[in-house]
Amino acid sequence: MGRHSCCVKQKLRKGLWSPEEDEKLFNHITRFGVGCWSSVPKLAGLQRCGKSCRLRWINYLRPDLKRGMFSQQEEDLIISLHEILGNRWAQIAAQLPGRTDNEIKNFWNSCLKKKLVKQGIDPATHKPLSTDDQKEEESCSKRIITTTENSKIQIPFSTALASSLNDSGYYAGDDNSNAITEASRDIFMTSNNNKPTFLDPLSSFYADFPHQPNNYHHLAPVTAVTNYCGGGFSSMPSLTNSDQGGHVSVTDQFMNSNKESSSNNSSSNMYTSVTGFSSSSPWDASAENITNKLVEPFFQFSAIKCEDLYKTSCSSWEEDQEHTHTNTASSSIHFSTYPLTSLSEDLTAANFDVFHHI
DNA sequence: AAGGACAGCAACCGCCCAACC
DNA sequence: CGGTTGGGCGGTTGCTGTCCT
Repeated sequence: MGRHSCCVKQKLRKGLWSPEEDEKLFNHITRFGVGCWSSVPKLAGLQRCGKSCRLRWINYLRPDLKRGMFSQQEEDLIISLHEILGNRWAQIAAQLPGRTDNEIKNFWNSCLKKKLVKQGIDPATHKPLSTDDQKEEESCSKRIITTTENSKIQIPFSTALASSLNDSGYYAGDDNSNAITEASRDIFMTSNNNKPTFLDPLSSFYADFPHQPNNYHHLAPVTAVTNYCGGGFSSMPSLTNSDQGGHVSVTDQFMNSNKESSSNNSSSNMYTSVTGFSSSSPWDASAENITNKLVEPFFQFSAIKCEDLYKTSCSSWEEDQEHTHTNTASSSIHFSTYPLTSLSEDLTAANFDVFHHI
């Protein structure tokens, strides 16, 4: 037998929360903030255990929760993240602002799993269920990868990444479109002495890019960059297609974001801060964090549409050659994403902290 | 209209781990 | 250094609403 439930031990209320209970908890947290959950029930006048209160707050009462259906973008992101992270719902939820791990878990179990099965994809491995399905899946994957309409394409990150990796998680040239594998996931997960220090692999990493077509290089996460990026991704241009068009610099991107939210004073304030940060190279700004980890300080954003939740940046080796001040002979390709909501009208203090703390 | 099947979702359970004593 | 406690997380349960027969 496991440990007794705290609710059973203390004969506390269980089950659905009443509106009165919600109100008590909400008022208490908004007034005093989140502190010691075990003391919340007593202080808020609730016959609940602390755990129950915490859960209710996190999954339902929190004001920053996003309600309603999952967008296609979110759906793609969840699938991509699940492919790499597995059932690590909390980590997946961390990439979807306003969504809870419970919500995503339920969505996965009730909808996405079935959807993938319908598409002939094993939801556990994200690999085709049969050889017939595999052919279809591969053609679908290639179709997505080669779509480059004005850089507004919606490519699941893992799909794009998968196109560049072989089963060992190494770059394998354009002729390989295997799904991302356990091996490549392990590379992310165990990059630091087999410790789960993998913070935010999808936000930013770089891959040593082969000078020669058959020259395989290891893919390594750049965890430090996550301090800067702090978000997930949902779209990404083809890694092999240099004709993405519409490139804008980081600064331009911030400028554009600000223009779109110029009616919001707080956003303008944020913009001022962000501009100060971004006016020089963002990598310079966080150089002390990444000096030894990131090879090149420059990258370009190919993202255009500001209403998208996330944007992904990708610079090709050629672009780096042209623009960077790299002092290393190594050529590398950078993939990076950032939460665009941080730069638009959805900007919040919490999001801003991501930038501010660099 | 009734009730059985099913889906979606809120909430609980139990384990793990870090912090604290 | 071992025990205790609180918080976090993934798995699971069970309630409720909807659909179907």
